[in-house]
Amino acid sequence: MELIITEKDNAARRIADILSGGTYDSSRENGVNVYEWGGKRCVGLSGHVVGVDFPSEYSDWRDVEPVELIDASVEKTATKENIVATLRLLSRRAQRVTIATDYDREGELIGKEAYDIVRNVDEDVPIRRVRFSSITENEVQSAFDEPDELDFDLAAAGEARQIIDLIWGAALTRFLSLSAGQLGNDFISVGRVQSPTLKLIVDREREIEAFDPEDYWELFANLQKDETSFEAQYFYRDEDDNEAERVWDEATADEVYETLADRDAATVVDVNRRTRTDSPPTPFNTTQFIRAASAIGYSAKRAMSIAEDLYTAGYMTYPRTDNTVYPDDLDPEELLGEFVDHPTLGDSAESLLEADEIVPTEGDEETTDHPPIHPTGEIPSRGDISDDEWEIYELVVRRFYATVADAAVWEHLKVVAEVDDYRLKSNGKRLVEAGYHDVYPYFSTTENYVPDVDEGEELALSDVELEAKETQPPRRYGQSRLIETMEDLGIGTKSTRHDILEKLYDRGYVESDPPRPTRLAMAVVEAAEDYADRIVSEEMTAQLEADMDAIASGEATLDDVTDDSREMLEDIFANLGDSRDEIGDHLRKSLKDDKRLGPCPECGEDLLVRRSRHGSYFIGCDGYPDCENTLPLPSTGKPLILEEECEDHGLNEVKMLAGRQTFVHGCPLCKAEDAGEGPVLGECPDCGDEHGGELAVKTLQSGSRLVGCTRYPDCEYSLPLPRRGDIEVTDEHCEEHELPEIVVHSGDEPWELGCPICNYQEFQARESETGSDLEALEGVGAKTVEKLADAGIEDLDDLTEADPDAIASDVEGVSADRIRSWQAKA
DNA sequence: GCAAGGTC
Repeated sequence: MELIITEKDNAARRIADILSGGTYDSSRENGVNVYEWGGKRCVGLSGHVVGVDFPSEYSDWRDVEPVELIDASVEKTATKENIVATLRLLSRRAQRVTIATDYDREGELIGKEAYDIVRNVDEDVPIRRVRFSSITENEVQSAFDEPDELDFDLAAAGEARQIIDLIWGAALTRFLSLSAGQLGNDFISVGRVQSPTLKLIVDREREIEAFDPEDYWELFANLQKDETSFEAQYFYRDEDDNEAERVWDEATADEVYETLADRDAATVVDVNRRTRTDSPPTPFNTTQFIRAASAIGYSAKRAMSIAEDLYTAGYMTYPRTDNTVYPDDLDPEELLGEFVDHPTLGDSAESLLEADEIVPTEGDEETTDHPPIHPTGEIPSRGDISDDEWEIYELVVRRFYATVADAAVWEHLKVVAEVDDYRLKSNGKRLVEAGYHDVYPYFSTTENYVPDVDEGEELALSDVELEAKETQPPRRYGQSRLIETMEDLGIGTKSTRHDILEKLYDRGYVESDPPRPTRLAMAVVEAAEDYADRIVSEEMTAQLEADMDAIASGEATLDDVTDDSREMLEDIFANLGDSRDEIGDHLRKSLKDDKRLGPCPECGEDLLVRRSRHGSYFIGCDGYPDCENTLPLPSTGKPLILEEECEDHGLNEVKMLAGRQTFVHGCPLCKAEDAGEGPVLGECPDCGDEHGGELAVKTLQSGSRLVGCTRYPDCEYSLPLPRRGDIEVTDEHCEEHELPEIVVHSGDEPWELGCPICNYQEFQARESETGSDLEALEGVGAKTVEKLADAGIEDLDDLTEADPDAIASDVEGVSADRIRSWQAKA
């Protein structure tokens, strides 16, 4: 029996399909899929199934000096025990083992991990390695026809990275955490990738804080030919003979303004017309995909999570790739053909197929790991996936369209007109050939109309305006810009960059979007800059990459590289020794700064955002236990302290971050003072008859509102009200419940909530209509739930127990892969 | 309870 090992289940199944010609059987072993046919078995790992760590005697942070970790041994332990067990079991029965992990450095290391597990069971079984860059019939067949050996040097390069990352990360993380007394969940982390990324954000914030705005002026005017007028802007030649629009001196600006405003015509002195080719974009790699998704409103994390689902379901290729060159065996015409006749994606495909020749664009990066992200040709039905998933799917399809579409052509028209020595310019642009924009509507194609004019022509001049402006500080990095910058600097990988950003949020280093650093983040970066500059610089990765190349080519060994690295860290700890308290004090102070709202009205100490033992947030006084003053916070979301201060109390306002339900809570002290009963609406349906209770609009101390009985707590009848907006009680009454109708004013459109009882009943009805817990799964809509129910799958339990292939054949439009992905999530 | 890298 031959055992074939891949990096992931998906790859295992596709390879089994190719090599068996579709005749494989699948079974499960310890919860791991095994594909079997004609004397062969294929099993997929789940990336790394073993990980590096220190021996257990090093695990108590307080018992071990961080510096001791530098020379501690590093062990490998199984992290996916069921997979390791399955691998052991299958290798016992194997006469030959073939490692078919991804074709990149990390894939080689993952292959080496599998190799070690197999070797442990059987010292003699032949183990070989196959390499292919995409799982297609041709590539896989020829890889298996010409098997190779595992590259132990390349795997060792990856191992060196693991060891160095662990030692540096763990030793410095523990040092900072211990110095500030931050143990448990709130430890203070540093690492080779997260810290340089954090420094990018912190450096930008420093620029913003240090920014000193400068005044300047810009001048605009209208030019007119016949009936058409168009805007022109004043410009001059600066000392480098470049065109400049900003005037830095007010007297000059006034002088230009006076002259222009005084005149009613300008003479055309230059007309420049040129056409520009606007080439179609290159295929999606992970970073460019995240960037495009972010332009249509998806966070990096959300975009990747949706892409992962679409990949698992078989609708698009692997979402983690650096490659921007389609492989030779991608046939664009065939793939376009799959979309012909599709109700919304078909027209574009058909128009593209009309071209004489189809040549896809290529990016600069051609790698061996995976193809660029593109649709597979299996098309989801619109009702099978959520709106968000469809939007991302369509983006991927249309990007593929764009890469095989024609270039667009723009016509630019620049007109320069003169008034005395002053010049005005106007830039027009017109899209002459839409080209790829027709199939890829995500880029702006805004035109700017400037009429045809001739040199020497007189144009009417009017509406001269002088605008006083000031220079703006640089903008914060957005998430996708950060990921691009990380890629440019060579830090992190396609699979980890977005996770690293999430990590910065989790650690309390950044808040909000675009990410803004906390005082803690500033202090961590400062401490690292002072004592361990290497960990916050991208140089560490650059050096590591060079060292890994040396190991891979046999010029250095794993021990050479890790020993050097250990020595460097020893030096850092030697310098760090005496400064522990100083660093700790600074970190602690910054942590407090991040939680401070302002002075306590009762004792003058600081009011801080705190967390109760149950995990809920509240505001407490730093003077506790002497001062027991507290204020409540709403129960949904994570508090973010805003820069705005309340005029009455001098406290910072608070915003509650809760994804789409994020809202500004305001000053917690004002909220507490506003607490109490508002207008009475009518009789309480529960106790009105018997005890005379009445319903009133109430505001709780936490700021949330409801309609409740005036006899609370004797009567607990209550109805929900929205968190945001001003509540207006109208004169209209509900006939059934005799309560006034309510209108909520927030944003542009007032919301007519109506009678609070009717509103609540409608809400409950909606809840029960779509009551199946299957809907909790991402990408499962009401329609799919219905279809599944017809096939006898009514809830999550039914789903997990069912056979994916059987459901797939029963339920139209649901693939076995998607069911497997749901099962995994359930 | 440390990192970063795979993958789910």
